[in-house]
Amino acid sequence: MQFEVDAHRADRPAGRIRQQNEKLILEAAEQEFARHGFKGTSMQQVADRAGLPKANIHYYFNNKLGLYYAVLANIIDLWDSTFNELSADDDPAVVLPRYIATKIEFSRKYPQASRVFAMEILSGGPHLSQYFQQDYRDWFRSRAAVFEQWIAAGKMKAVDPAHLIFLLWGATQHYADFAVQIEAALGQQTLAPEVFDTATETLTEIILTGCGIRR
Amino acid sequence: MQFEVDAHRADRPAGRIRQQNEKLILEAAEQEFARHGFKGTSMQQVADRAGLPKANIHYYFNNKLGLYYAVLANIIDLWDSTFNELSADDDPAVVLPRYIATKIEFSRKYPQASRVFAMEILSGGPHLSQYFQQDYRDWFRSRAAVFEQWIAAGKMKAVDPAHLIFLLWGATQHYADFAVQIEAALGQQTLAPEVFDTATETLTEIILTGCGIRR
DNA sequence: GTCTATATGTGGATAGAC
DNA sequence: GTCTATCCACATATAGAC
Repeated sequence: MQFEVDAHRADRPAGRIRQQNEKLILEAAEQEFARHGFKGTSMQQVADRAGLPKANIHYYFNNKLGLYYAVLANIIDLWDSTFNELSADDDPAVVLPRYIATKIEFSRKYPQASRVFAMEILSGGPHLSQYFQQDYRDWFRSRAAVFEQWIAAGKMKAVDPAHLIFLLWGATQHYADFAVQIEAALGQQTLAPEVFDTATETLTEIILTGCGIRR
Repeated sequence: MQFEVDAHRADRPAGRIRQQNEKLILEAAEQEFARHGFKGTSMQQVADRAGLPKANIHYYFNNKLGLYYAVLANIIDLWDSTFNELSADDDPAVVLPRYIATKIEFSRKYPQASRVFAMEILSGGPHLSQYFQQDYRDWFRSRAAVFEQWIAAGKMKAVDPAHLIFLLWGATQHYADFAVQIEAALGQQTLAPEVFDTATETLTEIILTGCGIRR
């Protein structure tokens, strides 16, 4: 799962100042893109948040699309790393709880990243077309195959692997993407750490029991 | 759970032509807001999709915000109706599968509505502040109380009710909001009806077993 | 009720002084 | 490398003819 993007970034030597400013801009851009999506975000907003003149954003990233791709690439890198760790040799009773905990931890630590990705998908994923290629389907099938082997080995009940994966994704990312609604429901201004802990416990309990891994 | 909005809509008599055009505009607006969010959507796009001149949109809905509130209000009406049907007297083994099926059916029939709501939440919910008031928290607690009574009555295992609700929401809405990713993973251009059927079965099986309602 | 024309602001992007 | 000034396209919104 690669996501080529450097073509859109300005091609200049990478000095100290450059690295520092790029980081500043990328963080500001992630915030803005998470709230307003690609079309809804203005370069001026990004510049204001980064504390730099608008022209500097264009100096470091050729254009708005280049900036957006750079933000997306960071997120995808972050994403793919975890899910590839599951293997058929593992015991699902050990690695599934770990996976759920990791995903919830992502929602806690990088909510903005999760939201940028969610916004892009909601928009129809026009900037992820090369990411969602045949390769992606193959990758997904190989991940689903792990669950099939666990089922064949009697390590878990025969549930549809694809939909189990969607359940894992949907339930965990919900804590980042819908944080505002959860905050309103629980009457908290920002989600307390315990919320994420209880979420992990509850999800783990229900899913592992539901898949016949625990009883 | 009320969501007052008529103040933002143009206040004129409701003739036949008006009703027809308003419906046309609201449907077009829902499509556009679902893809680009509030800030990212232009009145021109809405007008083009509705097949009307831009000025007519302003004639029927005073301004962009009024149009957006009208779209949001439709969605919220649709939303609240289902979840209120769960009651402590019911048998969760009967009504929970029905609730899951209804929510998945919503994702199938009204994906755009789900996405407009998701976009709004991702944006920080600035236009739902009056909806996410104290009332909302009280409403949520009363819904969670139903699960607590089921637990007290020995009808299900003691899982955290709030997080069970978030699981139900997150897992079901995922099929509308992340349809593009699911399509890519399954190698389908648009999700086949069987996908939603299998989703319902799999979710029902895992969650009911996970909650000790089935074994 | 409908639609053209337009007023006024903000969008992305760049030229060019420093 | 940095930032002001500016170009031009497009945004929301409205005036006013029909």
